[in-house]
Amino acid sequence: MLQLAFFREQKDRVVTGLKKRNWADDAIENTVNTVLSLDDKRRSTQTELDATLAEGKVLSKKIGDLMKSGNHTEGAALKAKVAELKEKSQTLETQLDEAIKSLDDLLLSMPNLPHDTVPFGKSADDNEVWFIAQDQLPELSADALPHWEVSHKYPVFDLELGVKLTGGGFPVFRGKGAKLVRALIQFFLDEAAAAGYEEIVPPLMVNEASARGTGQIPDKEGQMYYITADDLYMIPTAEVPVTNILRDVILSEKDFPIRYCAYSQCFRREAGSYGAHVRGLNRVHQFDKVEIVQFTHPEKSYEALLDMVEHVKGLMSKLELPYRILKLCGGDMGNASAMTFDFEAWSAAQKRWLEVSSVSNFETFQANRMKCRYRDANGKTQLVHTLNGSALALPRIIAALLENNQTTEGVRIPKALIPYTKFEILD
RNA sequence: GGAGACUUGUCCGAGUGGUUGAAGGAGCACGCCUGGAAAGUGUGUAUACUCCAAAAGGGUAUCGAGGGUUCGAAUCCCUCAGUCUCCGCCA
Repeated sequence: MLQLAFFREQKDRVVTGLKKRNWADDAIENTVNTVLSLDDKRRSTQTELDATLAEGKVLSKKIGDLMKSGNHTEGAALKAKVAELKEKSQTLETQLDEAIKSLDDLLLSMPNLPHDTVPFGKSADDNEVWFIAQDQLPELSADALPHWEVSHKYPVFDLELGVKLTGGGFPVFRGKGAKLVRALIQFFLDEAAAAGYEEIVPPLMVNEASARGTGQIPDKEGQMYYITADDLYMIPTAEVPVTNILRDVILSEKDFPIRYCAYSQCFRREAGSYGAHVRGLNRVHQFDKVEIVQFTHPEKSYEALLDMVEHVKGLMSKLELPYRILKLCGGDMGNASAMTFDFEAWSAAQKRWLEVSSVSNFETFQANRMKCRYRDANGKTQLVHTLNGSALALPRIIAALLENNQTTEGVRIPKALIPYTKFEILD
């Protein structure tokens, strides 16, 4: 959620940011003006309400004194006056609540402002290719199989079985495929631990406050599985529970940096997805992911972002996967992000780039929703910056491994993973 | 799931209708004391919104959450959530 102070003190920044989000000029002007006028309304109402309540408090005390000294006539007269004030304050309170609600709704529905260096653009086509790991992409022979066919040849995952047990998009990993899943998780967690991230095992369901804190609600409500009986959401990523660990917490500067990592299964409804791009493991409803999360001092967050990007680069190269990094344009970034780098692995048989990681700096956007703050040198509370990244999401990594590493004997396991899989060839 | 007890500030803990944002203690911060430390001692120690150009200083709200009764609620009533104990069920 954008800070109100931005609208009051840095209006230009808001306007530029929303332009980068491809908002129309008149929509921007409209929204900014609405925010400012709602804020004015809120403040003036608050002032009037406070004064009314203060007057009532003084009179109530007086009534008490009068009653004690036996002066019931005057006391009764004052009661009538207080009743009047009460009616007035109730009206004002309703108005105040309405103003706050409208303001909150508006602010909650607004995206974060992209960083100055984020490129303008409308869609994924406008993303900037920021880094390419290899000059040459690997060429497979003409009869190379897409991963879902590799998985028919060797037992890795079974989608039909998932349909039987649950429905489409719930793969069942088995045999060496299941071991590969477990190996990747273990490998990613070990790497994160070595980089100084504290490991968390989070709940897989969260309450509404948590979903709101990281920005899933109200923006991406339809993306989450929702348990109506208990009013809980299945997490779409460990980011949600892990970031909310510090919801409503005031840190001190010496607590920085805070690094958490977590393995979790992730649940996404992916409503409306269809076609060849969702075949096999390209897009599923339940998948495994190791997430890294950082809370930083506002001045250090971009340093931390690059640090996280380096961490993910290390994972990709240890997995020996060809990849590139995109710096997302304003039109393709998630609502909550101020800057996002997407990692894409080359899937050689599909001849496609598959997104395997997204590393973002949210600046104060999530912290403002969550009220995650720190006390600065002057003792003032300030919002922290939050960041997170996938390190990494498994299904597309497995897809790329199956396709890129297929041989006549089976699928070659990258060297760094062998200690975890305890086999060199998946066959 | 059933029955009961409970939920106050960083923590412990007082407080059953009227200057209670909240006694007392601990912790923490700064100072005094000390050769240094401990002990002792002094001061300070919530958050949000708001008024003021700003500072200083005001105001309002907050005693699990929300609502109600009352001139006035941490204190009374209702709803919800959570914690603990016993019973039931269970990996």
